Amino acid sequence: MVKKKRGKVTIKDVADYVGVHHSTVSRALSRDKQAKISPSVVRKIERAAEKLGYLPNLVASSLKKNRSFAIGVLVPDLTNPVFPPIIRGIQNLAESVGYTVIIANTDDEAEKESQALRMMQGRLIEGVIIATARREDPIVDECIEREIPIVLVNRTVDRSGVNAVILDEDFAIREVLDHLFSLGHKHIAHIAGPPHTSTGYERARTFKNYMRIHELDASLVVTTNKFTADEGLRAVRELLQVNDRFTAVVAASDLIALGCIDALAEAGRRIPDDVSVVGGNDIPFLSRMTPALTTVSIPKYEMGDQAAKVLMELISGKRTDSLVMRLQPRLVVRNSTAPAKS
Amino acid sequence: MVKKKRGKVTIKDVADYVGVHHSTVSRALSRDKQAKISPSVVRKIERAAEKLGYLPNLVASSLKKNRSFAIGVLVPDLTNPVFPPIIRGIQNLAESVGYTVIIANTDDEAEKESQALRMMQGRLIEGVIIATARREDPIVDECIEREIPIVLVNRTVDRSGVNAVILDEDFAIREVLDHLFSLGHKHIAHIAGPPHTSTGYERARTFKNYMRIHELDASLVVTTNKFTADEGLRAVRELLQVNDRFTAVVAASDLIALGCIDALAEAGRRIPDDVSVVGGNDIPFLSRMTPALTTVSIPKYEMGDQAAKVLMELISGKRTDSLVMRLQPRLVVRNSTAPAKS
DNA sequence: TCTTTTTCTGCACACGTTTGCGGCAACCGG
DNA sequence: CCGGTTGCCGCAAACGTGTGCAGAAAAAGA
Repeated sequence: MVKKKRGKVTIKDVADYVGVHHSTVSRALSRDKQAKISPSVVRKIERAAEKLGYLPNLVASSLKKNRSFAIGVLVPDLTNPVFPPIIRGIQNLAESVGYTVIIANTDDEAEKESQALRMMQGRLIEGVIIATARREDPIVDECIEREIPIVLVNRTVDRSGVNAVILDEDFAIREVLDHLFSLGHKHIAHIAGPPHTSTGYERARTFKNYMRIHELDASLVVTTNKFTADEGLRAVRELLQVNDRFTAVVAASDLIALGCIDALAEAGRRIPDDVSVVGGNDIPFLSRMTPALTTVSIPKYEMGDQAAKVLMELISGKRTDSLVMRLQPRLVVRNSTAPAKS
Repeated sequence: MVKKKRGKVTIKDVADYVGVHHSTVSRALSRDKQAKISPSVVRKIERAAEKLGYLPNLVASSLKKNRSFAIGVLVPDLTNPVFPPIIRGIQNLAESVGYTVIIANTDDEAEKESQALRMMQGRLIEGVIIATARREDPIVDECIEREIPIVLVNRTVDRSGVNAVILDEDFAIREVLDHLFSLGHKHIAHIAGPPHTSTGYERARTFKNYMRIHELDASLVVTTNKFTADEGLRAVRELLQVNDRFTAVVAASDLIALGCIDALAEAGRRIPDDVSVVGGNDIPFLSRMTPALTTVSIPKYEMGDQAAKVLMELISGKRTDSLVMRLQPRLVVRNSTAPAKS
């Protein structure tokens, strides 16, 4: 282990050690099919690199090749249990093809989003996966304008032509409602997610449509501003002021459902005896609460995995057309839903 | 908005636009106190940069300055709810001083750890925060040998001289035991964490010591291999084979506690009526399960924040001595503990 | 043996930025 | 009017790697 004075071992050091030009080392180390380096020299270089403890300088490489082998990911908040599995899906795939992922939390603030994007562009990321999209989103527009490969995950935008890996939200709500119908529920409320998000909007729309198809009252919809328990709490409190004859509430997300449950408990309603509650995205450990939350399970890891896969295809140029991939959610019936009180 | 052909705007483009040398632009844009650039030129350059949409190329800057303004973070698994708050603590502080953080999941596999470290070194990270430390950890040794600024978080190593932001584990266990003692428990079991981790080891050691001080049987200790529910399940099953006279079990972590609860339920023990259970790190939503888990709350966000703060001091050279910061955990009594059955 | 082709490796420049150095002008004091 | 100081800016060389080009050496063909 020869140690350079206080610094990294460069390609030149191993070149000097072997007695060749540093460009030869570069070619030998980057298994280039074009560049024919004699096997014996390659071997010598590899052994020297190993011996000297050479580590390729990704920064220099990025600068020269104008590729960073890095992608960016924008999430609202890492501590929201929905996102870690998505991120792992992204990371595992990205790492398997030699890419590094840079994660930024935006807290749903436009300023932080554009700041994060600037930072990522400065680091020459080759593409972004965005989990923070609003239905009209300047960040998404900016990426497209700057021709940064982009894939949306979980949420999408209204404009077309943007790659997205999302859920079949219609299917999710219909499954939930069919389940409630089968239990005899007729007065059903919906605590909707923020209408500026595709998930919040689509679920609310499907809720209303599907209720009307079954000739039921579709007016019991309260909108939240964020996918949080606090908002769910507030919404149900408001709802109870106006109408308290519902026997079931379908929440746009599990966190919102938690708030709903608290508000109903406040009002002395028992779950599921008096009111059934359904969540929306199956975050961990809620299967262990009492009553265990009935919810719709979404393939979080797979969403991340697929999104990363699509992004890699965009980056490599293997895909040029835009696509929207809709993954299938799955209703998970637990103990927070029960037959309607007659 | 003048657009360069298909590429980024560089410092040279704005230099040409203004009619100055690109080095002048560099100096003007990096508010350098030394470099005196006339205010009028600075203004012209700033306006031109804005107009052309110039974004500094961090990669080129990193190469030249041999500083990347990035740090690395090693965690076992992002989907373990302990880590996201720690990471947010790190990120928020790092971003506030202009640093980017690169996160790697290691799944507690040595191979992935060293692979991640190599990648990070290639990207010229200026320091690392490690949440994966084992008591004897080659990765930690390697960082020290290569003189990479390093801070451990949550777990530490046996060797001294390594910066660490950890918990007062002794205090945590004593609080838990005092609580159980006050409820009249005398036959207490401990489901210990992996003994190769400092947290697992220290808690088990303190458990035994403190039990002996109170002249109680300290032999009911079962060791797990990972901080998971599965391991907790397995451990308690084993324990029940050997001895089933305990009235309380203190788990090394909340996930382990979940496994304990399942095993006890399997054996027909009710919680807390028959057996009290205490968790170890207060992960979210477990306050909503039934019974709500009594546990010890740890300042996750603050641990991340402090670790990042220390790392920044190391990087800037403001701190040269090594330090171990021990943060205080806090016992949270909920419903999974009750007076011992007499 | 000489020419032609193939195989390999060195040379030098480039990527975008930073920075020591030196020079030109303007300014001040004498 | 001149020497010296100061303020401002251009020049060029780096940082470590990648790559087109050319040329030397070796192999092949005649």
